[in-house]
Formats: sequence, structure tokens, C-alpha cells
Amino acid sequence: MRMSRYFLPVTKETPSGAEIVSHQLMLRTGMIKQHSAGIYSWLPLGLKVLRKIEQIVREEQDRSGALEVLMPTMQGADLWRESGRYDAYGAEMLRIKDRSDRDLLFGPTAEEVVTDIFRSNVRSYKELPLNLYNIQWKFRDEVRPRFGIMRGREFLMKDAYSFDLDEAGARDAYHKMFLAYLTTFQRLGLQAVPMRADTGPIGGDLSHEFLVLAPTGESGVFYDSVYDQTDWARMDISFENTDEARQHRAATVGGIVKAYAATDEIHDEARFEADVPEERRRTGRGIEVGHIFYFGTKYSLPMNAKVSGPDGKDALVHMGSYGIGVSRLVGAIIEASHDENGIIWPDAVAPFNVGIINLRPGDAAVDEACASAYARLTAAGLDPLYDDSDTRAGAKFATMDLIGVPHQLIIGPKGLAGGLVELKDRKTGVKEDISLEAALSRLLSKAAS
RNA sequence: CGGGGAGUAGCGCAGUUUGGUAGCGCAUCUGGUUUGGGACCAGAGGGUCGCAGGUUCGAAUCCUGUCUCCCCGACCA
Repeated sequence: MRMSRYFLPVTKETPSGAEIVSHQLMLRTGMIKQHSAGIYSWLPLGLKVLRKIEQIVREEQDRSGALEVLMPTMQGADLWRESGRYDAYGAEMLRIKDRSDRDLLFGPTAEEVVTDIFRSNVRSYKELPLNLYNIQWKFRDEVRPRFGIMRGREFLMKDAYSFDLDEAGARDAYHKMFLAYLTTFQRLGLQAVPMRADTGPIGGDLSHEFLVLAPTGESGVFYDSVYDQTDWARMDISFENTDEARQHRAATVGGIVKAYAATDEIHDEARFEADVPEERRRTGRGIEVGHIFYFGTKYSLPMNAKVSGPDGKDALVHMGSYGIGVSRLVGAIIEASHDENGIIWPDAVAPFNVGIINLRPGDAAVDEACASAYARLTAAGLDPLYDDSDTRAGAKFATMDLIGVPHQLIIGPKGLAGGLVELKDRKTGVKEDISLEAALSRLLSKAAS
């Protein structure tokens, strides 16, 4: 993308009303524009990042065996009356009437809709296990939206719903999502710690929140430092539905959750001190980016979602639901990864892989070198952002750093006269003077790996 | 919903106490000089001061109402 053709309304000043750094940076980089309290438009740069995150979430859901669907944002009230939640949900649910005076609502979640899909299409236990997910906009009329898109009223959520014949099956579905979440967050460049969560009226031990560690997080977190050292990507998990794979998943999750991790809501200091050696105790702040839970027959019972079991009798399906705040992740990543100059995107979600800075537009040799670099990087499948604007070098550097372009190729007449360009790493700040060829081959090999 | 704060040019703000017909910085546009870490000079455009009523010769400023946004608390991806 050429900067001159892009829509990148960056500002030097911090907009008022933005308290936390991710909100400030998202506004300053022109990723989002506030529409009203808790409701935002996503501008090109922000949407690009949102889509990249969404795609990683999608890939890991698919890999775990979940199947993508797309459920409506507008839901009829009848299903919610059936589950008993139309009255129970309260003011957070946005209720609307259509022209025929029918009650609609903007879905805050989709248990009712997905259960309805299930019960009208699935008859036999042989079709299980089944996990349906969608990545769809939700609306919750929060009492107090805040922190930009971190707690918006309208937000993009990945919500998955598992269906199993019995609790044992549901437990395995839970394990699959648990493990898929860990790899998802790791791919996003985040350190997320699973923490046992309050299960509410259902009870049991099957509810976990995933918290991204960031100093500005809303929740206080207490955890064993073994979570700092774990490389989830190396777990080598099979999502096959064999007994062996199930046992392996159960053992893996069991091993992970054995270590202490809790948010301040349910933190037990005495247990923390008893279970975790002092040198391994970690306290900090976290942002909740995922929440999974098993809720048994809470919806299948009132909505009569049954399958025929192997014994020929109908059985209510056991369900679980699994959420990831996709739009919140954008903010969470920024909270976890930024410096005084701006955002430091992890490579996997960076809106552009490489920045090209032309220090002297109009200089034939520099223009040519930049154009050539741009063409070759683009041809190799990289997504470069080429600043071809006629502005001061300092402003260009500041903008590239602000929007967090991971690698920056800086080309000017002085360096070029000696056959050199500058290659800068956003994260480390390291700058190197090397030949254009060397810089390109390094960028291309990095892209290939 | 309780408590606090704020709405003045695209953005950030001053002006309100003590009414006299709106200003600064950034951004934008034009021309010129520049160009290796957020340039400089000269000029220009842009605001019914959130909205509605009221007081007054006269209201951004005082009064009443209302809408919106932000912050702190109880809830959540």
C-alpha cells in the first residue's frame, strides 16, 4: 500500500477522553472512530488488524474440529422466552420491535439460536460430538462502556457451542477448546494464563477465564510462574476423537490447571502461599480475553434438545460454550505490546509487514530503489506500506513507529550513494546499514519462515 | 443507577468568575524556501460556542430545562 493512497488519519495529539493506552493509540493511529458510547467504526488500519486476529482465531477453531456458522445479530424473542432468559437477562439486552410489533433483540450471545439449530437438525448421538462456532457482532447494553473497544457495547465475539451425549463427552469438548485457546493466544503473540473461574449456578470445576497479562488489565491476577515458561505451541495435541487422544487431552489440561492461577475475585492467598513456592509466585494485572464453560443441560432441557442414545432412548445433550473477545483482543494486544513511540505489533497481526520510507521523493535513484523494493516485497506475498509522501523524515519515522510496522526499510540519497539502506526493527529499535539486496533477502527469508 | 467532570474550528484547549458580538496551538489549503529523526517564511479557509427556552438594549458568558460524552463504583468477551 502506498501511503499516499491510504486512509490513515493519524494525529499527534492524544484525544481527550481516552484514558488507557490502547484506546489512545487506536484513536491516534486512526484505527477506530467513536460513534457513541461503546460503539465504534473500524477504519482501514483497525479493520486490517481485526481481520488478522479473527483469521487466527478461526484457524485454531477449525483445527480443533469446530465448524463455523454465522448466526443472526437480530434474534426473535420467542427462543429466549423458551429458555427463560428473555426476562432473566435484564437491561443489558437490547430489545427492539419490528414493524409488526414482534419482539426482537440484538443478540448478546447465541445459546438459544444454536440450540434451536441443533435440535431441528440432529437426531442421533452418532452425529456427536458437534461444536458450532461463529464470529459475529454482539451487543450488550453495558451499564458503563469504557476503555474504547475493550469494553464496548457492540463487540466482535467468537462464540462456540459444543454438543455431547453426556458429561464425559462435554468434558472432552471443553478440553479441546481449552487447548485451542492456548495456541490461539500464543499465535497472537500474547501470554494468556488460564484461570479457574466462578461457574455460577451450574457448579463444578469446568469454567476458565483466559487472561492476557498486561499492566493495565482490569483484573488482579495471581499465578504460578510455570505459566510463564510454557510453550503451548509445542504441546502437540491431536484433536481426533479417539480414546487415546481424549485421554491425552484430559491429561494435558489436567497438568496445566494443576498450577495455581486465579483472578482477584476468587484468589485464595493462603492456598497460593501453600501451593506455590515463593520464588514462583507472580502477581500482576490481566485482561480477560476468553471464557469457556460447561453448563450441562441448562439450555437443552428447557428447549428440549435431545438425541437418541446408543440405548435407543432420548437424552438431553450436554453443552458448553466458549467465547473469545475478538475485538477486545485488538486492545489487549496493544496494552501488552507498546512503547512510548506507539504500538509494537506482534508479526502475526501487524497490519503491514514492512514499511518502506522514501527519504527523498523526487530523487530518481531513491524513487527507483523504493519502487523496486515495494514491487519485490509485494510479489513475495508481503504486505508493505510505502511512505512515498513529501514530508519530513522525522514525521515518517514517527508514523511508522506509531502504527507499529515491525520492519522498516529506510532509503535515502546519502545511503544509496554508498549502496546502503537502513533496516530498522520496530521492537528492538536496532538499525542497520546494509545493502538493499541484503535487506530484501532478509525480509523475504523472514517472511518465508 | 449513585457520585464527579466536560461539551467553543477536523483535533487539543483558552475565553465564562466580572455579559459588549470569539481566540491560541496542531491539522488543512496556496505560494516559496527546505528535506537523513515530528521544518521554516508569507498568506488563506474553517465555528448559528451541544440543543431548547428565558433574563437583557446586548448572552459562549447569567437562569431553567434537555441531550451527549468522559471518569469513579456495582456487572462483563
